Amino acid sequence: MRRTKKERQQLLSETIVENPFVTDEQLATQFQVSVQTIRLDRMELAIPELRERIKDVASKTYENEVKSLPIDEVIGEIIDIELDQRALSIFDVKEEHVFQRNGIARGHHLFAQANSLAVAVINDELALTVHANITFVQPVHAGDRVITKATVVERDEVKQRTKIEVVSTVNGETVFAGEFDMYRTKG
Amino acid sequence: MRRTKKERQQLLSETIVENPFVTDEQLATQFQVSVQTIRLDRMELAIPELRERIKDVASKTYENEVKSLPIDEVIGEIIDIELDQRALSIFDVKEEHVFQRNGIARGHHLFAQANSLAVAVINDELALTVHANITFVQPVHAGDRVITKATVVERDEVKQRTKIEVVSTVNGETVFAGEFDMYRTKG
DNA sequence: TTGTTATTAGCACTTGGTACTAACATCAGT
DNA sequence: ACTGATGTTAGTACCAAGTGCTAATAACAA
Repeated sequence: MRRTKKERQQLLSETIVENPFVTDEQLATQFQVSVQTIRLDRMELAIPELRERIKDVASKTYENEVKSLPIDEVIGEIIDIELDQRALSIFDVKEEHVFQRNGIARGHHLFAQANSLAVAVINDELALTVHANITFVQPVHAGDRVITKATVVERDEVKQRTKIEVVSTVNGETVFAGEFDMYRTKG
Repeated sequence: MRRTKKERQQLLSETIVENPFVTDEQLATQFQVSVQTIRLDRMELAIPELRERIKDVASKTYENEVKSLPIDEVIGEIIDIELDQRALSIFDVKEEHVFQRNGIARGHHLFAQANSLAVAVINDELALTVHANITFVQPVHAGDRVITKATVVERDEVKQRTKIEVVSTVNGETVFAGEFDMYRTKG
């Protein structure tokens, strides 16, 4: 045995999770065992055959097509909202959001969270950012949990504008602040 | 013939686009023709077999998983740059960048392009956005090609600040403008 | 030595096809 | 009515990537 059965099965699981498009034959070559052994392994691990795996991936896309887009509309997770008044969202900064060089979050992610919260708080189908004045007060790092609060401070129904103040904090400290001028269709 | 060949093939295309998981046999039943006819139809229409269709759907998910997460790396393609002076980038707005509801590009994508260009133009390892004053002049839609120009307008070596003006245009018309205040380590 | 577990081999069968050949059916034009 | 083009159906051999099953062999431990 090149490896123990357990080891092989562990690696097998990982390999298939990583790349569901791999055939039993490819796996057999990779692990230097027979195709039959791979099949037995899949049985024991209750891993479906290639075609089923691919179908699963594909059908999940089809489900997600309806679900993931609306979720995507907001950067960060909204945890509280009172339309036309205030809203609160959380955004966990991960490795993929920071500059590799210095580990500091890229500005546009903080902006994205703030901006989408500003859009979300407005009780209207159409809300667009017209103007924004923003300040990056302190650098944010991977692992930080950014809590962002948007507050509607002014509403001009004639001009169809709404002014929103947004403040983002990490551990109570302000890291980002901005004033957003939003346009809306319904006054 | 229940329908003409053309009609059937038209419906066939639509059916498969709508539900790529349908087999030739199901299609044959649905259109009251033989499986062979369906196969010939697929040939003429260059529609791949079920398994290939499913694989396509599945692999697109896998591509997207890599593509959709990086709202991070370089937003837009930098086509010209003179460090500490000016830079130019192009960003093609696609379906995934706009609000489903109204087809207008979400503000943070335009901001992201402008912001990363501002970061890129600075000849320094560490460049951070401190403050930004931005205006979304006109809505941008899917299919638009946004050309963004960043120009360094002021540099304070003592305060380690650099002021950059950014203007984004679509077909020569300004759609976004901003002033970015950047911090840098090397004066 | 015997028993257990692990591995390999081989065969028949399945799905959803491809590739190819051949037989018909239908209708249009002359 | 005959010919030809087009459309449809049938049938065969073959393929990939399996399942399900039986049987042989290897490795090791008690």
